[in-house]
Amino acid sequence: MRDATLRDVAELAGVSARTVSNVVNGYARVTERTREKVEAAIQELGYRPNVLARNLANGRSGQIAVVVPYLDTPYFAELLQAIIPRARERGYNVLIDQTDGDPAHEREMIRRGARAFLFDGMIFSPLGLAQEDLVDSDPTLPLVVLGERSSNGVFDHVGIDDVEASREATAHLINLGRRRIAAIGDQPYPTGEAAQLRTLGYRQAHADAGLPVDESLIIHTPRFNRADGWGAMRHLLDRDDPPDAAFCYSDLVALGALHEILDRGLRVPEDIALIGYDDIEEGRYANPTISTISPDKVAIATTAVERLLSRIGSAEPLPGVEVRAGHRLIARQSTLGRAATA
Amino acid sequence: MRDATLRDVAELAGVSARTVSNVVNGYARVTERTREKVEAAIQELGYRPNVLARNLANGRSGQIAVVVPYLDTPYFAELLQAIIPRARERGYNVLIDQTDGDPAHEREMIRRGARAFLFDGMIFSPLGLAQEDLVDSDPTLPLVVLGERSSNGVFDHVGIDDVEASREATAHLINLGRRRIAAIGDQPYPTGEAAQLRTLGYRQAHADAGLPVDESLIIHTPRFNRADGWGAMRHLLDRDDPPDAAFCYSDLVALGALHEILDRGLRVPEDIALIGYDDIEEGRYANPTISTISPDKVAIATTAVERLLSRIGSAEPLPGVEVRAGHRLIARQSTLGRAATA
DNA sequence: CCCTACCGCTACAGCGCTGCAAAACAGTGT
DNA sequence: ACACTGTTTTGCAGCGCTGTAGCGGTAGGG
Repeated sequence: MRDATLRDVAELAGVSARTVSNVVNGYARVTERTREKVEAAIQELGYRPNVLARNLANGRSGQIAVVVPYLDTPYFAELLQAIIPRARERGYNVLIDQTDGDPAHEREMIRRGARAFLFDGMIFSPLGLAQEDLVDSDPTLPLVVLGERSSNGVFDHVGIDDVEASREATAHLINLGRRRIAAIGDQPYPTGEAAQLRTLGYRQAHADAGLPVDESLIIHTPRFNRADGWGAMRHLLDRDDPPDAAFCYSDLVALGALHEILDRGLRVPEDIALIGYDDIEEGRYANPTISTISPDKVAIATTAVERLLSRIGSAEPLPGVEVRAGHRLIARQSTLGRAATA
Repeated sequence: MRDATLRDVAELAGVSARTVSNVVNGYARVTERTREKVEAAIQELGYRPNVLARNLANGRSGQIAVVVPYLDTPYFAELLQAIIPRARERGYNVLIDQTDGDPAHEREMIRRGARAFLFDGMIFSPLGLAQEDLVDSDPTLPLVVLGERSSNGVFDHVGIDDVEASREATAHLINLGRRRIAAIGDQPYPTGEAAQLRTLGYRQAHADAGLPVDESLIIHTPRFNRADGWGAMRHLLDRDDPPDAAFCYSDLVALGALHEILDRGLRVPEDIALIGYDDIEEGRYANPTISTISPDKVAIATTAVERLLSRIGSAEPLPGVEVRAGHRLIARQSTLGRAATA
């Protein structure tokens, strides 16, 4: 049987369709009596508003897109898990899209190509596109970009202070007496902005301590995943002068590196100390547990949703804002040793 | 400026709106000449079809919902990653929803409550609802349920043969000479169907080998995550007669258990062998690497999408089908030892 | 040379809802 | 009884698209 429409309900309740709409939306003033009649009719017919029609009528889709490179990267999965309920609270559905870091796909998304009108705004974590590519975005698309970037004044950025966080992570290793500290994850090309900020922090920490940086210890990796960390550490351990610590640009990199270190019968942190970045749950269960930089994911998610919704709600385009969420260093076994946590 | 509409394009091209629609959709026969005129007009105006209006007009949303308990559980993240591209190929967007295993939320989703009309069908991985609760689902909702369940003939199920896979996992441990094998993850209540099938396989393997089952080694856990595995293993190791192996109902459980075992200075697999379930990437990087049952996730994703779309496409309700995807046992260090993989 | 067939295109209605403006109603004061 | 105010309810138009029926025109068959 056909689904009941507003008009069906109106007829049964003996009122106009508009009044039913008012009841459904809690709009305007409706007499208690009328409301009851309408609600009874809704019950009886099992009426459910047609979201599609509503969306068309008021020109909004009630959906926001969250675009990330990979869904199975724990950091993004955890972030999404925080974003979804916040969007839902505010009456929005979340449309998730994974780009695999493909620049073409990312570009298509920020231009809203075929999916125009399907979402009212977008939270975007770029991977294949550099800062400068983002200017191609559909200017009418409310956009919040995740990750620290130099502000271009057009859309919002939400991220933690990557340079400072990286400086702290590296300083932590230096304070433990390490002197040959590898940096795993640098990406010296346009799309590697996040990585470059971390390298900058790494250098700052060395400068602060008056230590030189051994450039050969800065390892480039295409991504921030386990395989990259594993490969980088293989490379480092094959050298005559292996490092005594590593600052890894993600926890996954650290976990990959850890795997290789233990495989060779070396000990963490005795032989090599490790610190990661992201504070994913996996790092809390690794053996040893992984020290890390913990970004305030809930704050990032909340802020991103808030900023996006205020952009969507605003008639005039708002100026781009740079938001810094908090972070903290969590020292675990991979730097402090097992004894310290027993 | 207002977005260009079909009518605007029609006017500029000097044809009817319907013709523009035909060009856009590749429908019907259109003269080369007309097509070119229309395409030029589309270019000039930067016209993009309004998906909302299209959806309303033809009564389909072009979206499917994928409902999982947790987005940050690697198994689901990996599965989603496989589902999304397959749906996209077929022209569908994926709307992801996480329920936290909340029965009320799950019930609301299968009844399509407020989000009716927003998706044309649903792939559902239930956690808080038992098989019998699924009959409450909106009968007009094309539904594919993930995980093996007894067929009720109404909707499709896609999953692997849990009993057989569990039997194989347990038999693997038995063949290695283990005799006190714990089973971690049983859930002896209505919503624990998947867990119960695994327990059944565990028992079968024992029966096949003519071995008795020590009921006290079957450990119940509320979920299948790291904390559960960790807690269960704590409990087991505090006993006077700890096990010499454990069949864990998920890789996360195995990783949690592993953490506790290593924390106590015991060795895996020498003291306790471990096998998990799901084959998540994390297990391939753990130390030691985790033996596991590897479900064919790509097959599950592909089949689920295929079945769902054929349900959506069909005028008549199709009978529910039970689909078994493949699985295989992958033996790694946590059962074979490190030497075997060197 | 007429009749049918088919092609390319068009006009109109309608998907189910909401914005808007005006109508109906109720209550108050004169 | 009547104008006046404020509240509740209504009707209509329209969001941008597609389904359906049908238009005129050219082509082929008898």
